[in-house]
Amino acid sequence: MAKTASIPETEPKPRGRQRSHVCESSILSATMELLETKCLRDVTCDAIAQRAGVSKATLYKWWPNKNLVALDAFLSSMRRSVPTPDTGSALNDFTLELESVIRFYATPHGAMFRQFIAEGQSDPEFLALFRERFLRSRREEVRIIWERGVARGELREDIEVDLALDLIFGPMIYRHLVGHAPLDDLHAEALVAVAFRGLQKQPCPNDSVDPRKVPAELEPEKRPLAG
Amino acid sequence: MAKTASIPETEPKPRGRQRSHVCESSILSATMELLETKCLRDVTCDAIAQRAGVSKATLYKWWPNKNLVALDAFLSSMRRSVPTPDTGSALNDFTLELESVIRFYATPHGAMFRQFIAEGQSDPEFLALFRERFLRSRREEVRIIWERGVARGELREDIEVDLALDLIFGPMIYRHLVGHAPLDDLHAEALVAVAFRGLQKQPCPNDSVDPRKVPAELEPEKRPLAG
Amino acid sequence: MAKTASIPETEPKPRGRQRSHVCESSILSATMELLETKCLRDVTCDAIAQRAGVSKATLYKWWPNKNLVALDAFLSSMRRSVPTPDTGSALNDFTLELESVIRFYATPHGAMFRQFIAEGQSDPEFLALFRERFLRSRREEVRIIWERGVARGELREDIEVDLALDLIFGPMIYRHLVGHAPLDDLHAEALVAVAFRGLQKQPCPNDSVDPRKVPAELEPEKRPLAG
Amino acid sequence: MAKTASIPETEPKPRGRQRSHVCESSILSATMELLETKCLRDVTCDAIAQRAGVSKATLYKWWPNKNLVALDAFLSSMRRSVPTPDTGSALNDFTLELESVIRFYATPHGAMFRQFIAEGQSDPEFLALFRERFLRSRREEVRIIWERGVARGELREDIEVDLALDLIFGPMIYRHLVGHAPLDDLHAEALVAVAFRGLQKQPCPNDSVDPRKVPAELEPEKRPLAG
DNA sequence: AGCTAATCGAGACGGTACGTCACGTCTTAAT
DNA sequence: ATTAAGACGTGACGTACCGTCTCGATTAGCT
Repeated sequence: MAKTASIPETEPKPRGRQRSHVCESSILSATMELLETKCLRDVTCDAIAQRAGVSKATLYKWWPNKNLVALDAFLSSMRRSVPTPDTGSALNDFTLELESVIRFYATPHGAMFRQFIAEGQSDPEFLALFRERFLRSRREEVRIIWERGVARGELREDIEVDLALDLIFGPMIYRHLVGHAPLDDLHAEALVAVAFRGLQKQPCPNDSVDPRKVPAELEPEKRPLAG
Repeated sequence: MAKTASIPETEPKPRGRQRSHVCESSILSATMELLETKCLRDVTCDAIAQRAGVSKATLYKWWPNKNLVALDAFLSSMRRSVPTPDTGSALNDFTLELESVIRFYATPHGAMFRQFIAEGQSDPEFLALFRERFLRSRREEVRIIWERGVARGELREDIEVDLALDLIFGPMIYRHLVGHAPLDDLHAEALVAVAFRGLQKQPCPNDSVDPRKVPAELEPEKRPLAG
Repeated sequence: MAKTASIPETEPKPRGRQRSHVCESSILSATMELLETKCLRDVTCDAIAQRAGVSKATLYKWWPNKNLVALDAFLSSMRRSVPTPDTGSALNDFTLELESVIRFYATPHGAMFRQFIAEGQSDPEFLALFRERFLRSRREEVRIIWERGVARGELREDIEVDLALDLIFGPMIYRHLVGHAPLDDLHAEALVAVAFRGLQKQPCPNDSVDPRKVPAELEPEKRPLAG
Repeated sequence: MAKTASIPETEPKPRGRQRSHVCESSILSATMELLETKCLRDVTCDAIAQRAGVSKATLYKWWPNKNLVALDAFLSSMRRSVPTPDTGSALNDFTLELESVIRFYATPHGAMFRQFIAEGQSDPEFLALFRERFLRSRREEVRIIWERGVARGELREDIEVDLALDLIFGPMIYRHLVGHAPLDDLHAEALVAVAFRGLQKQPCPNDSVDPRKVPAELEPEKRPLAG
């Protein structure tokens, strides 16, 4: 677990030498600089410490490992909150937002995002932290777009927000992680457009519930495959 | 780059001692066994070799690193092809397929899938190989569902297949990689249902409406954020 | 090249954790212990490190290879200087000294001596170091015997010291390296006795000059052979 | 233990394919060629086999290890026996012989000689073989010089031959192995001269230096490896 | 002013895995 | 039966990064 990475200033100062702010910020910026060049996997704690002009012990004193250093560096360099678009149209807002996401992925920050997910696959605790500290707030913001749309009657209110958001952002992120198909503004538009047909209030005329005759469920021994 | 991992049997046998099938398969199965216990990151080549009763040199002779060993192990233990569902309804087929994917993710194979993507984030060459050797054939199969749907007139023919597939599977995979929301058959159904409203032929009446007054494009210096 | 193998103690201490004396000495003594059992060729760095309870990295940090570890171990366990004999007679002194050498060769140290020379045949740099760090000081000491003898008028002053020393010690060492003839105190005495007839001042009465008729120089294409 | 390295031709031919002479000689010459470049330690069996265009198995079929291959290569390329000098004077003969030895050490063969001794330090069996197969015959030849000298009354008959030979050749070889002092014809002369004062029947009062023309000194760069 | 913590730099250390190399054995098909 | 080709197990190599630790040196609040 990460200790307090941000320096609290309120409490009664403890005895002794105070924690150096210079120290913290130079570690964070050294980390960001290194991550411009190499991927998180290839950035070593030694390198961070050396570049920051800081001893490794200091680094380990405040962070348990380099992933969390990187996460803090990521967060602190993303502080400036971006206003979620509010054009009066949810379709519009999401399209703009999705284009933002795509542009984001082209930045070093985008690469970090992917690598956080990657690291998370072998460190669930870190993944949880990543979700809490970064993803949650992001989703809160786009959730607002959704809710405005619902309030305006543009969007179906019978759909879970999480499902809706995943439907909109999931394909992009999947594509970015795996790289099996191109990503640009055109694709963003197309994707939102199609997704919205499912999310918008105006129902398709014959959206009659499927009369599907479910065949005997897939025999269990048949090995399921990934999409 | 991986050398020939599978042993070809057709050509005129080369001089000298033949490559040992025992050797290869014991490496692969040792790898699978280890991956039941620990994640790919934590499985070492030493451990694989030892467990397989094989020398490390032999392992390195045929695979450049453990990721590719794991990929081969993964592939060879997935050989049994699963018939893609064909119920006569694309909606049905995709729902079934998606449920399969979800069940797949709960297996060790699913975990491997995620870790391949994770490893791919710091090894693009490997990611490419993963796409070619595994993902492509999977997508070919589900593409058939799509095309059948289009042929039957159930699905819009003006939508890129890749986009459609990502719309259906992307959200699931994203969710599984990040773990921010639950995954079960119910969600699968809901997801396909919603996605299908966008993909089906019968368009929503006023899908054409796009009165969006795009506000001045997001100022470029505003940092785009992830969804 | 070996870095400083001995730990200097005088200067102002450098920053940071100090080099561990325990570490160094346990490496050296582990090395000596292993060399009691097996020859230098068969002692591995892994074994030294393990026996010393030290990480291999630490070993490699201070020594470039096992030969230099062994040399240091050898030197530090030979620290006790052996008093060069001083009986008033050079003949006597050298005889005593030679017997010492022979006895020395029967010890593990003697075996190490031979193996240093052996290793030196494929590593000239190491051989040079061996000469500088060990042999030189040894020869300085016996050189004193020689010079005392010259001063006393017992020995010819027109003979190069190095030649004299090699005449006295070379045969022994050759014999020990190759093992073609026995070595004991008797042989030591005989050898010094004979050698001394050539080195002593008092010439034998009739030193009839050789009337040798030099044959034409050896035809160059005739291959010269070893003795 | 080395099997028969030389091919016997007398017996009734065994069944099957006959041993290839080409094979043997190409191994030997490949070995010699490689030893011109690198020291015995650094010549690998793989390299010998590859250069000889021969399989490693063939090599190991006839020799137990590369040292013995090298020894055979050495011997077979030294076949041409050199007539021991016979000038009528033992002093002269030994001086000539010693000069030969020194020249020999400057050749690749000389380097091999040293490396055989080096290898012998960790492989006593090999050392023994080296003594038997090479050294012994060499010593037999110089022993003849000694015995002629004794017969002629030039040399003391109360001295063990081995001791005499070691007194003459030991210093040179020691010097060559360790490289602590220079070696040239002048030193050879001086050394024999001094040694002879101890070995001759009537020791000579004035060691007048002989006026022989010293053969052009061997170019220094021809001295391979240590020493 | 001195005392007492806490922090910081430097960097040594044990541990573990890496990927490579040479050895000597073994297997196979061809000669 | 011998050969060329070459796969294989063994085991050491020297390197790299991890996270811990031990040193003084520095700094600041507290006595």
